Amino acid sequence: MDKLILIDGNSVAFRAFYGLPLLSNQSGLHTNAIFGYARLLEKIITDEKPTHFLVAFDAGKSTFRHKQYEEYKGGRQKTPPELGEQLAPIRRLIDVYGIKRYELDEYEADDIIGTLSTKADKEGLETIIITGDRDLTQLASDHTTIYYTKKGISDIDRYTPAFIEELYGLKPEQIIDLKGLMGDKSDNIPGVPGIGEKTALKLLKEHHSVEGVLEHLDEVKGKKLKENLTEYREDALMSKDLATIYKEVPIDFDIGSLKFEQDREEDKYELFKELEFESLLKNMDAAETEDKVEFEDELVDSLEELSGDVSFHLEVRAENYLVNAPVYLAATDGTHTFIKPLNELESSSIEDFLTSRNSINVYDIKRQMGLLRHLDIHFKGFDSDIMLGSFLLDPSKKIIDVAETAADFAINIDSDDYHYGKGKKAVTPTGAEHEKFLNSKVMAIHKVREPMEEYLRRDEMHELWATLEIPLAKVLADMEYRGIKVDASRLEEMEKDIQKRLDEIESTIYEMAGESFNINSPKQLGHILFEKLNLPVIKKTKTGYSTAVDVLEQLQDKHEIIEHLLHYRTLAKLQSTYVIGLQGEIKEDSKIHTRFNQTLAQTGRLSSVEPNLQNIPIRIDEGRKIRKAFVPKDENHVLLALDYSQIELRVLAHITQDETMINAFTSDTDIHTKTAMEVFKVDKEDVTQNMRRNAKAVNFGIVYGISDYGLSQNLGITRKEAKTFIDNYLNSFPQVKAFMKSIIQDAKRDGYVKTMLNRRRYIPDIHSKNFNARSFAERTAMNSPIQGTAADIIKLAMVEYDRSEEAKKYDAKLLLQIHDELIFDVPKDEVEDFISIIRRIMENAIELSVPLNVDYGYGSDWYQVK
DNA sequence: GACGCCACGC
DNA sequence: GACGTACGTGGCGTCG
Repeated sequence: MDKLILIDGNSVAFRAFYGLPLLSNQSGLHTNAIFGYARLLEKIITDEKPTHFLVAFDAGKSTFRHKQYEEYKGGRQKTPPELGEQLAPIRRLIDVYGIKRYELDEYEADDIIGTLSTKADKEGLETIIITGDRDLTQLASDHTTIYYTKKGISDIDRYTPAFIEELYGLKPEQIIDLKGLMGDKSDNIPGVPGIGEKTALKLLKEHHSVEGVLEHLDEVKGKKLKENLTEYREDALMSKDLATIYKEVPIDFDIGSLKFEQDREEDKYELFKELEFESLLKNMDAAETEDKVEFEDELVDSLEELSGDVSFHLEVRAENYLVNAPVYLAATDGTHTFIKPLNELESSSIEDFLTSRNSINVYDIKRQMGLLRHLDIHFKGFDSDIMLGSFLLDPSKKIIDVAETAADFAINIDSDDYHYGKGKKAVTPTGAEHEKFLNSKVMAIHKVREPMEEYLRRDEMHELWATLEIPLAKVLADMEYRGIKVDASRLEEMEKDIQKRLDEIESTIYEMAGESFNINSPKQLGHILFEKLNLPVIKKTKTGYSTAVDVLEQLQDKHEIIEHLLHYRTLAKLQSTYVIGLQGEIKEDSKIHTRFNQTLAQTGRLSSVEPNLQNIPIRIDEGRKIRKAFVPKDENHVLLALDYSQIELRVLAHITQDETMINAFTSDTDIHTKTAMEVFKVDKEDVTQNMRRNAKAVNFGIVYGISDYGLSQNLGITRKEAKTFIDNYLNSFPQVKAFMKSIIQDAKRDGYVKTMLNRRRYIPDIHSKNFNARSFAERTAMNSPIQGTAADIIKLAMVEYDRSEEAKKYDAKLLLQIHDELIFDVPKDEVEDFISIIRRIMENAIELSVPLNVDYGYGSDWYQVK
């Protein structure tokens, strides 16, 4: 879960200053506050592991509160010069820690923090506010804790709502009432004379707020107290107002931009040196050296000196291994390691090495196979892949590089980003340092294998790893390398045609708008629609007016410009993403070679990049025509597409053993009609088109785990109606309802849910107190086993197809996988025979309580496949 | 370069 | 009753 730290910059500086004796460095700069600050930051970073971080400062002298009350913060003692000179270095310190800073004229740090913590609360982040000012405790909530630094800086009280309740018997939001009554000397807030903490708490216990107390003055005991409250009622109200943190500061950034990354270690080191922070420098040195493992392998001059099980690694910095050749080879058996630039090696020696090994472990088989192809080596013998293992152990962990995976096994090596640099700092390392890096990398790959396999066994996923994901990686490697042929001339033609139409629509739109503007800019379009043409605002986004399709559709009868905009949108998307985008992806061989990501989608699905061939248009004919550009290898071949019919719902029927649903699939009734019959309690003949449409949407919702809100959006109905649909659905399929309940229980008990093949997905938010986070977690728990099992099944089919001797008799080639669909290139004269083979493989990939049904179509291009 | 909006598929 | 609501990739505009 994301964790946001907000520091009240000034108050913490004060605390640090007064908490430590005066120190200074050789050049005479006082450093005690800076040092205290640094220690606090160190502690927070280690203990809390924040993902987002901000230090807010008070800006100038005047704030909106001074306008309300001139004496605000009056009488406050001046900042001592010994502290004043440390404020600028503190800002530098914050910068080198990679922490964002912010201040805004007219507002205090409190208000910035209040605005952000409220925002963070809504977005479901956990927030910690660090301050030396008790005022901020009013911000405590279920997700926001205030760390109040008492004397010095290491002594911290943690203000949660429960702590405040215990301390004062108040809710966090009543802190301002407390201040209203008792005032605050340090901020020169008057309060009511004669009222201190005790009296204020007593009054608030009975009347809850300043206003409550003032309304019930007659019930207040004590003559003087009553008099003072009457006389100073305005002061009380104003004091409360002054103490109230303003939560709507016009902040011009998102919490996302506060992402915390310690990426300035060198600058930090320099600053510590300058400030003479010896202990912190030592810490940094220690982190640098002690953490990094020293491997005790020995470099050898020949691959043949390696014996037993080995780990193998081809290195190239570039992401796309299909177009970039490897530059270095590293291989190890754990004691002997071989490292060489590839230009000093013969392909044949590498191939000999690979084919003579019993067991070869790598990080990312598919990538290694792709890189080997540059050396004309087609080797399929890898039998261990720690990247795939890491993904299975926890799919939510981002797969970044070897260092990231190895760190989970207490092996710390330099990350790729660190070694190669990022962005402008990118370097091309060579020589001994680079070889040392590669040595650590291949050793880390090697060392991780054994413990990882143990974890996989412990979690019952070793089989999934060894017999599904690893073989699949090899199938995918072949598909990526093979590519799919694209007829560029068809795209060029479409481009001209669409451009002409776009130009026409564009002039029409400009004419109707009365001016020209960038239609692709939601900002400019919003201005035209909602300010110039005064159309009603349906929806707003964080940054302005929403101009999304559903909004435009609602405006359709309000102005004729809308239909042109909608058409423009459709065509512009086709043109930029597909017609032009795809042309740029065609390689020398007239093919497009997508890459599949096997370790990204949480459910176990694949994804596809550069380009994404899993989202080529199909629903609208205009877009579907893009598919005409995808063609078989020659005129004697066809493209064949086979897709599982309703695979997720069949999986659901199997997992839940719901009789009604099993019957529907066994008797081959249309499942949406059947669902409508059950949900609306009507006979088959009486199912209207609308009923079926609604039933289909509910089924869709079940499969994708959408909420009642999502369903209401899909169907254009109210959330309440959507909820009724879902409730009726669950009552019609009682075993499904029971499953949904029990899977949530499973998730709570185990912390994860799993697919039929034991693929896990951890659901930490299932325990969240945040309704949103928890609801989402529950839907994830319900949906992941279904979608994940469907993903497992098609993967099984792909691996089974790859193994099938019978299928090998045909010259059919697997080209693409699109979640529930496989696309092949097949010789025309083999297609019917091949279909019967591949259908059997797909339909029998797994045995369920309902049949798996595979539909198919083939044609002379992808568009003709229907 | 990062982020937001929008749109495409399953 | 509020909350902000399937996943993924990519193009474009905007801002720094």
